[in-house]
Amino acid sequence: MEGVRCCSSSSSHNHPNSHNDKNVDPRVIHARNLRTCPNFVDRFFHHRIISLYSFNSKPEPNSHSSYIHRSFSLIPSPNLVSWTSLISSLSGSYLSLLHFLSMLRTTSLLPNHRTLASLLRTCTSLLAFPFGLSLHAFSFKLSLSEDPFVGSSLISFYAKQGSPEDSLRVFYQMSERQWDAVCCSAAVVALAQCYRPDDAMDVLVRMRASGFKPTTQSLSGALRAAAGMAALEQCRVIHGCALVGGLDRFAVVCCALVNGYGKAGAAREARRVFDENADIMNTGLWNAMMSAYAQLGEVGPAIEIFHAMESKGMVPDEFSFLAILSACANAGSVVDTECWLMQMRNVYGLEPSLEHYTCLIRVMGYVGRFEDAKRIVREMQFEPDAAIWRSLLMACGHHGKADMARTMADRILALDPNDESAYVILARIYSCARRWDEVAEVRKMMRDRGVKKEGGRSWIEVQHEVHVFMAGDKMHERIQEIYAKLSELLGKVKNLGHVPGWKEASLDSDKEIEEAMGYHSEMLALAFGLLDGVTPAGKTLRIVKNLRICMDCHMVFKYISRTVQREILVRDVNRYHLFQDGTCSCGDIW
DNA sequence: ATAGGGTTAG
Repeated sequence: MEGVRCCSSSSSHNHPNSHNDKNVDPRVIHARNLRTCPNFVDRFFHHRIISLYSFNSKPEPNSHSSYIHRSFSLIPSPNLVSWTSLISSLSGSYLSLLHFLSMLRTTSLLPNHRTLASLLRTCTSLLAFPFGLSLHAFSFKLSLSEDPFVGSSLISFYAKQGSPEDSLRVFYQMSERQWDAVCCSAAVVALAQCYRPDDAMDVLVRMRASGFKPTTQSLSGALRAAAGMAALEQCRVIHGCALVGGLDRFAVVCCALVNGYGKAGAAREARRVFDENADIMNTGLWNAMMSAYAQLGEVGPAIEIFHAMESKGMVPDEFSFLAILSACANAGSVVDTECWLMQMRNVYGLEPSLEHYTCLIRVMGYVGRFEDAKRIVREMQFEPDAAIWRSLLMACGHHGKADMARTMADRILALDPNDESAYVILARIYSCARRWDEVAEVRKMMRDRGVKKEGGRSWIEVQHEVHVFMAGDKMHERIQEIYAKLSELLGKVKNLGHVPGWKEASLDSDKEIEEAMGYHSEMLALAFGLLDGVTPAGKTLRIVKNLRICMDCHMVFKYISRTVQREILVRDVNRYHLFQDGTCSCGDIW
């Protein structure tokens, strides 16, 4: 019986990155078990055989469901464990839900916490939201809704549905002594996935305060959250946790670390983690390193990693190509982007997806080849999505094509009339062209349709704390000093000859436009970072913004990087800007 | 004996 037990239990927690029995064909083990213990075919035996063929133990849904069904049908009188075993082995497939329904119909059994957890997991992966909601109600009726098994799967279920509030409600409705490492990890991951990085970090802190050791899942979730904030110091702290907890060699953690350092613009540190773990043959890890370079527009190193990957016998997947393509696109090289896209299909036999085409269309727009971009959109076999039109819309902005911009914005709005970015970018393009009537028209459209503009927000991380600033913020505890610093900085910039352009009038009222420059959130974050004692002299400032950085702020940042002799890294919604001694790495097109 | 949480792109 050892063979079955060994295979059905998860071994990944003891041995990072080992594949153990997971790659052994379950049929071999099944046959071995039948041979070695032919007399031992009771209910237990079948339960183990079922879990042996479990869908979960396979990287992709397998074709072993017939073995599972046969083993189940051999059980003389299936009890709740038999059913749960069947349901969980088929988790991720509709069959699992169907068997649950037939259990309810043909027996008087009620599900327990494990049954419900499996079912909820299935609903999560199938996006079967109504079914999941009724399972939540059912768990409540059975007084199981606060069980950690049910709770953890409910937390992920609601996260997948995009309702982090519901995830949090489930988490906090469980009493704290019901918490375990798994449901805390689920909450961290859920919040990170729903773009609520600060809440995710909170939960991680509470988890550690409650005495739970970090897990690979909670660390990778927290790293994902830190990556979302480009919080370099947080990444370092979590990296430390991983080292102390002995989790730093797990592929998922390495992958999340490389991604986190990469998103924080710290390519060197990402590379260090990668180099230390390059013996891990995990495509995700290698892809993460490539996309770290891609985001910084460093094509050379990205391609180098790609070739190293191949020489190790690893097979590049669609993510690898997405990384390479976005590296080429960010570097503005049409030829390379085309070449890699062609290779992807013709040499590697991978069919490019919409995202791959987006890279090509983006770079075409970037260099102003609009006709070619439109031809590609027409000829590809995908329906263009908002991201395609948005990248062309922004390209119209760079090349001053206000009329074409209108068409592109209309395309976005046809897909989603509430897409605020379309209105905002279009209005900006019109105001650059000084076509004020049309600016007013866009504003009116926005008002009439009740479209809300997302407020600009910027983050800066100092001393392991993330400070958030809103446009025109007055909330920060050192706000007086910040505004004083700001006027000092702007005074210096003026002396250098900078004239505020107001070219990019936003959709705010005119009075706000006058004030806007000094009060944009990234300016507040920058001024805060430059206050005495906040960051050591010479330290690179890292600011993250939820929108695109405006032209004025961009100009002012260039001047300030020179006057204060500091590197300033701004990650806006599109790309990185590294300001150094009066220049920006984006070459003033973004 | 049956169980819940995972990285890479945009």
